[in-house]
Amino acid sequence: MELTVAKQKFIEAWGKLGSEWGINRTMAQVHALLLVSYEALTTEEIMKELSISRGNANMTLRDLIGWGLVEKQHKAGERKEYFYADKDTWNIARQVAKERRKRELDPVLKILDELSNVQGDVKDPEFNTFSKSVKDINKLAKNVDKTLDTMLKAEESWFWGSIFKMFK
Amino acid sequence: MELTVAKQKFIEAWGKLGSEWGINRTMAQVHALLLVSYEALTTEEIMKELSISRGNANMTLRDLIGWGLVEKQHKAGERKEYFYADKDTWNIARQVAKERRKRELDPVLKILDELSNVQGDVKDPEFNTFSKSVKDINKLAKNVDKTLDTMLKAEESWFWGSIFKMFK
DNA sequence: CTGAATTTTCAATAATTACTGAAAGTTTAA
DNA sequence: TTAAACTTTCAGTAATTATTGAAAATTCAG
Repeated sequence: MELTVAKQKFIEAWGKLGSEWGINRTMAQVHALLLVSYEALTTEEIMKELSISRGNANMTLRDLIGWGLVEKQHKAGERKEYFYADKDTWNIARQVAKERRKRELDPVLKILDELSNVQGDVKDPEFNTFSKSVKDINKLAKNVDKTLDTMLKAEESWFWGSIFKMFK
Repeated sequence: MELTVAKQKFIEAWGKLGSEWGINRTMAQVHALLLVSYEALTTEEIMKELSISRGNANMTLRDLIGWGLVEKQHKAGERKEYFYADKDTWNIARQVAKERRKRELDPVLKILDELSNVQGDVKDPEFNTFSKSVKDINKLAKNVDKTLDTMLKAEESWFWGSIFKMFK
């Protein structure tokens, strides 16, 4: 397979995976493109490579920067901005986990905590079912939260080392 | 807070979380409704509770059954079908992990394996960047895959027990 | 300053995804 | 059988989400 074709396949696959996990397809594709690019790219180059508009490229890049996955670079004597993606997959995974936890898990945990404290008639099976489900999900969500916390603080080798011990 | 209001909040929160993670909002809401219902519900009841159409309810329920999260029940002497959700959060988590792995992670792993084997000019930094990124992501994805595998086989207590050892 | 290069914004539009509702299909009690 | 009860399907439509492109804003070399 030729490098150009391979890159395209990678960009396509990454875009698809992203869209299945609630990440805008274009954003995932721009990220993928930068991941496999040795040099930082200009907006112009990204637009051309992925056939997207200037506006789209600009907003997508801003989002990627907001997610901590991409950074701007400036080259001496040039007006144009260049964009470069962190290539360390462990950093990428942590960054994504961190952002999604903040944006999505935290708000849900807050609501679950509230709902865990709803009082009601312990003789009412409807109340008991509600109460138990909410408390169980809350517990699970908190476990996930703690695990993410460990992951965010961990060195890659230490984290996966710990995971692997589970297999023995 | 009243039980009815609390249920609504729960359904809303679960629906939002689902939609942020690539699961159709209605599907997540129907699941949430069944999770907090003591008794199995009919299509009619679900339609009314969530203000959705018969067609939508029917397709959503079929999907939930396909995900292994809901099952049909029949009551003696009744024509209607009743729907009941497994309330065990560990089962739910495993079921979701299992399905998403099969539907999304596996296909990507297949592509990454292919792309990991792309040959090229080791003097070309573009090729090297591509190759390294793909291989690194492949490695990460495989780690995730193995972890999911363990999780799928695990008893809840054993799994979280192992996770918690990471903290000490 | 000036104005060309570049980036940003956002209303309009396109593309995608989800939902409805009525018709067709199926099941079962009598 | 028959027909009422119930379920399924899917073309049409609605709602949501993503993208464009051109105008406005910004930047900076001269």
